[in-house]
Amino acid sequence: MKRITIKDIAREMGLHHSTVSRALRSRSEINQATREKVLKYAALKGYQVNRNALQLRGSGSNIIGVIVPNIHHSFFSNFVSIITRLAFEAGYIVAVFQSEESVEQEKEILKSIIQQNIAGVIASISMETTDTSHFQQLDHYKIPMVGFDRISSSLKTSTVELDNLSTLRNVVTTLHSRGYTKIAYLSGNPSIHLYQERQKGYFGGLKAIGTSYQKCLQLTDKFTIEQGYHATEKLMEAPEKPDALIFDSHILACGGLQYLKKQGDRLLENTGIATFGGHPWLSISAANILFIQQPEDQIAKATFDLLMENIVHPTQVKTTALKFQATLI
Amino acid sequence: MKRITIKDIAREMGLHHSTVSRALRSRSEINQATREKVLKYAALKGYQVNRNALQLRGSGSNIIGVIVPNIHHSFFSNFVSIITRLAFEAGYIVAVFQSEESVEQEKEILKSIIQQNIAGVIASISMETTDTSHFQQLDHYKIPMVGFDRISSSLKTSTVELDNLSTLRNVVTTLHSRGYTKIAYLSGNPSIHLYQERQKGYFGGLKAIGTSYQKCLQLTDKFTIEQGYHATEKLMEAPEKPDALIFDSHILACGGLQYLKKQGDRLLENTGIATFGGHPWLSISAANILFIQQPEDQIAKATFDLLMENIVHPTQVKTTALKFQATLI
DNA sequence: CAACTTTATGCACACGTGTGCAAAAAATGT
DNA sequence: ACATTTTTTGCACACGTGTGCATAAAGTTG
Repeated sequence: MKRITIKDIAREMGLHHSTVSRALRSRSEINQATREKVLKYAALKGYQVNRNALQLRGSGSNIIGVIVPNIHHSFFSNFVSIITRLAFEAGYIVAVFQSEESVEQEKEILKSIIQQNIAGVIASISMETTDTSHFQQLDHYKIPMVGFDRISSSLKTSTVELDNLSTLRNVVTTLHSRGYTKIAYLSGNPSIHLYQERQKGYFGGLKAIGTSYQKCLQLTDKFTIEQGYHATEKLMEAPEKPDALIFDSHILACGGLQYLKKQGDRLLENTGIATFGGHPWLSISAANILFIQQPEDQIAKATFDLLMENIVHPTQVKTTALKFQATLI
Repeated sequence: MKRITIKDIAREMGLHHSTVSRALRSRSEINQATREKVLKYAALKGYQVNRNALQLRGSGSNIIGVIVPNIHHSFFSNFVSIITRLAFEAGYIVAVFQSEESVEQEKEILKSIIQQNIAGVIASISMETTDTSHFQQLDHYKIPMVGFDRISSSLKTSTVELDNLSTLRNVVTTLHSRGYTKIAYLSGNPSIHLYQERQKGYFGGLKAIGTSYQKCLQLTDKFTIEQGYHATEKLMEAPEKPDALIFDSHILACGGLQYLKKQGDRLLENTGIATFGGHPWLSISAANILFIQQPEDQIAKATFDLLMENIVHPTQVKTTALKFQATLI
């Protein structure tokens, strides 16, 4: 059976398709009696509008593109989940794209986004991305974009992120107040703004507590459990080993804790741990963990609202930059 | 700046748009010289095809819809991640929909899917869904669908799932071989085929090891950590308490382990634990856990391949039902 | 009841693309 | 050089929808 169209209804009811269109859309300009008849008949036949025709004609698209490195990461999956819910409530659907930390993939994604006539984009850029010029195609097609989490100063879009600097600063001082003095940090690639800020915060925190010990490992590849394991191993076997570890991701933390557990000797219990994400899974571990909790709901909501603002009012391109505070628990 | 179209190129090159179209698509029927000229000019101008026009005209859609209860669950996020990757490689993009375990939401999603002219659907139905008739609209619009994980026998689509019966059976016998005799099971709503099968497997396993002890708690709501906590509490405070627990989800397991850890008295170490998912997060815990690992890659790949088969050859509607074996580690 | 105003419907077009068909151009054969 | 075949291009239409404009119908006023 073929799809039922506005023209089918028109023919079967002895009307013109424009009349049917008006009956379904406008509420003036149309006889109330025929309107109701059409609505009834359309409902009966299970008519559903063809969005492709709508979009082709010029009504905006209702697809929002979300670009994340990979959706199989609880921070991003949670984020996408919330965005998807908000979008659906607002009458939009969400197309997910995974850059897999590759610029080439990112370029392909943008091509696809343009071909699909996507209404707006929410993106967290890949680790590999230093040149962000491919995102600027969006400008040309007037597709609004909001960056979140992994943002770049070279892109002058609205952005939403954690206040990474002050967060790391607080983590260090909090660990210090719990009695730890040799605080090491497993971080990411400083070419990414986010990690750069966090590292600044880390060093700022160390300065604030007045310690000379510092150990910041910069992992430039994609985070894996193995990486966390080996990086922790490396840190703990160094001449002056730390008594507390800060992980930039629960994935790294997982590897790190595996190492500590394996070493035995109450190393797991006696080492201070702080990590982004991972709560509540890690809370079962014997370790005493300081969780750095991002307000993911707020971040997602703010990101979505900013994008909507840009979609609905495409004229004023005020680029807002929002920062949220993390909670340490 | 407006979007550049095939007509723009035609006008600017003094050709007819149909010629440009042929230059971009077909490789016969066109002078190679003009073809190259057009390709070059199109590349220069950054021409991107308008998929809405394509779809309207009748070329199939390139959007695949994936319906899951919620994407913020590692099993589903991993699944969607793999599907998204496979789809993108095949030239498709993925739209994600979350039923949130609600039939009403599911109905809205199907409406949206039909309006969008989606090429095919991959779905895991919601817990609330007993009547699956809303999925049958898809038949009417000739939109192929493949069910996975949460499937229903009333839907005669192709399906991909774990061999749940034999898996649970194996879990029970494995726990028994490790010395546990009083094996309890925290399961889901038996109105869902998946959980029904697992429960059959559980009882089958008990029978095989020849024990009379049986304790199967059926949780009908959405799984939460709190639920896992309280259900475990309830089980462990029962007159004849179990010495091993099987969890149907790592979310329940997390709550359960939290309870066991809190009780102290080496309860965590001495209780046998088996759970779906959650590896490797839970592996840091002191508990000795038997992980029930689904071959998610294979499941996703098989699901995607089946859908593709149905999209490419819409005529033969052979409904395949695939089952995969879990690994216990 | 005629003249005018309001309301309701039909007509035609546009959006961007691909394709069957016809016409034009080029190539081939005699 | 002309007839025939092949290649290349142009034309027109379709896909489903909404809207400006014209026309028809209905309602209002004097």
